[in-house]
Amino acid sequence: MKTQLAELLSQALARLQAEGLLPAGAAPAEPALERTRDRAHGDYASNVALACAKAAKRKPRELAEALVAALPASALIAKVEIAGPGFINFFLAADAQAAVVRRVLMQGEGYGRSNTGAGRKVMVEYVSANPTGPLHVGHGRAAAIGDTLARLLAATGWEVTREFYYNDAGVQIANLAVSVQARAQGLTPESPDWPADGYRGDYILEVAKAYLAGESVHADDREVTGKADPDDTDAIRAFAVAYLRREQDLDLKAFGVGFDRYFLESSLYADGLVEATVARLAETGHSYEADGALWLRSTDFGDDKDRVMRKRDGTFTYFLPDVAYHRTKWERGHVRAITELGADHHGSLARVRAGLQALDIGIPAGWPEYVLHQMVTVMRGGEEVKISKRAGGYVTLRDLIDEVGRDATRFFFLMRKADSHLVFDVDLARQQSLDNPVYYLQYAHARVCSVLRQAGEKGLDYDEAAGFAALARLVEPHEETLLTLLDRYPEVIELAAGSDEPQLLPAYLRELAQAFHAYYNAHAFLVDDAALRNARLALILAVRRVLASGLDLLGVSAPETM
RNA sequence: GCCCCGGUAGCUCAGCUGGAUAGAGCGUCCCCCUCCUAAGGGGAAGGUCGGAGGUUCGAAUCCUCUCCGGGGCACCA
Repeated sequence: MKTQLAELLSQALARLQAEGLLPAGAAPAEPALERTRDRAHGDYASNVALACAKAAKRKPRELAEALVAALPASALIAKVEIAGPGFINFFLAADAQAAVVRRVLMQGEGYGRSNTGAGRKVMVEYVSANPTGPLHVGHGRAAAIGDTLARLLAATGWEVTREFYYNDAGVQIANLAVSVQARAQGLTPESPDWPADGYRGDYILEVAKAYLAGESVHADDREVTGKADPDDTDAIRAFAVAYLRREQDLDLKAFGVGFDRYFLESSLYADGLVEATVARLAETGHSYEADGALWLRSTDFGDDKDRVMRKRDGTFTYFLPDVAYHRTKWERGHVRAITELGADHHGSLARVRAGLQALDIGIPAGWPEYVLHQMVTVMRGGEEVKISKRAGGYVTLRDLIDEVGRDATRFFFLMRKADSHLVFDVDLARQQSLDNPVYYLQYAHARVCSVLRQAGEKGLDYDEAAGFAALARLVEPHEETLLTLLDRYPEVIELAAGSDEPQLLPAYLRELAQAFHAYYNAHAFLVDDAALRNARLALILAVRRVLASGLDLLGVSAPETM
């Protein structure tokens, strides 16, 4: 629709240029055309007359009039108006607008999908929590954002790989091991002998007990069985990592979030990729030795200071494996890579990108894309909740899912753009009422289902062919609003997927549900006039289809009854 | 000190990447079911878009400066 209108405008511009009214080169290749916010301004508007007025040395309104006169005739357009300082407003013909209903219902689950990605590979890395404790609410936000981004990308034709990267051997893991060991030896966090930076949560005790009891846990590609020996640090470490990885997996599963692969930092060492990356950086001349350490001259690529890659003690900083890991993403053919992290990691972006540039293997400067989410504050009864009984200092994802359910948890995490701090109101998320946006949306879906059931009970079964034939009857303002919204859905998906902004989808769905509820109140659907009835049923079925599609992308269920 | 992210209605936040009179939900006030789910809808009140300059025909949006809040500036992750 939009492209067709743009084509008409381009033709008009070309005609004016041919007539000498507009200097060559003054017209944009793609004339700006956007949806109007106000229905009084038609369906689409162009500011091209305003934009070209200066170059044409004519008044914007005068130029607009010439453009409208030069516009080829089209069955799509009911009328064209010039308004304000020189906007050209297009009003679509009613049947052209209503055709979206047929498109939605004919395409079914395919409506809203596109092939923008053309099968190219994109990697989405998210959560990537270290296996040192239960997932917290920040990880939940990451999981929801990453999962929906992945779904959006798949819906726009990308071949998506989802990965969870974790450190299974570093300082944090050593700390985990000594913490579990301390518990296995009967110490408590209050004890004077408790490790200085030990993890204090109750879950450490659970891990220790399971280890001593000889339980077996399965996580990722391995099965680990606990030993009774509280002195075997290596055995404790392996067991604790597996135990917590399994727990995180169960939390993610409860949240409906999955991954194609769990990538272990240790595998980078085992496969020689860390050493290979060091060698490559030496080869390109971007590293140097100083003070007994090996440095990356990341200042060559915009970082504000050089960074240590290999410490004086011979071990690597976290950042080198990070570069090696991202290198594998590139070498595995991902032309786009999205790394979803907490905003507290933003300091690492510049140096990882610098490291990738320093490899000099053709990675584009802005690769990978980063999506950083800000903090989550959990509120209950008007007060901030900070403590989880099991985890100690933070609220776990599991706490939230258990308390408010998966649908509300996911929806609330996706409502706000990642850049904004998120206040998670537990009381609101729990409410099964209109105040709760997720119920509001689900109710709209259930309401359409209910109308269809009613129709069946009254013997007024929906006749699709009759509905399609009567689409031109959909001329009420409420109906026009819905038609426009349905038409916008593919654009919303495209924009959300292309700019890494999943929050656009909940906002759109709310608008759609709102318009549907208003329509419901204003007009009866099950009217005696069969043609009109079927046209209206076709419309609300199309609304249901888009609601179901959008909710699915959010990972939220679309119930048939509430 | 430097870097990143926020600052929009009483509260929580949108604002389609520069357009027309700045929006929604909640909260407050008024109204709407003999009718497909009132788990809904309609309306009213509520704004110096943190502030000051600048660019532009046109700025919440872009630039500069500045104030407030959060985060980051490790041979931790």
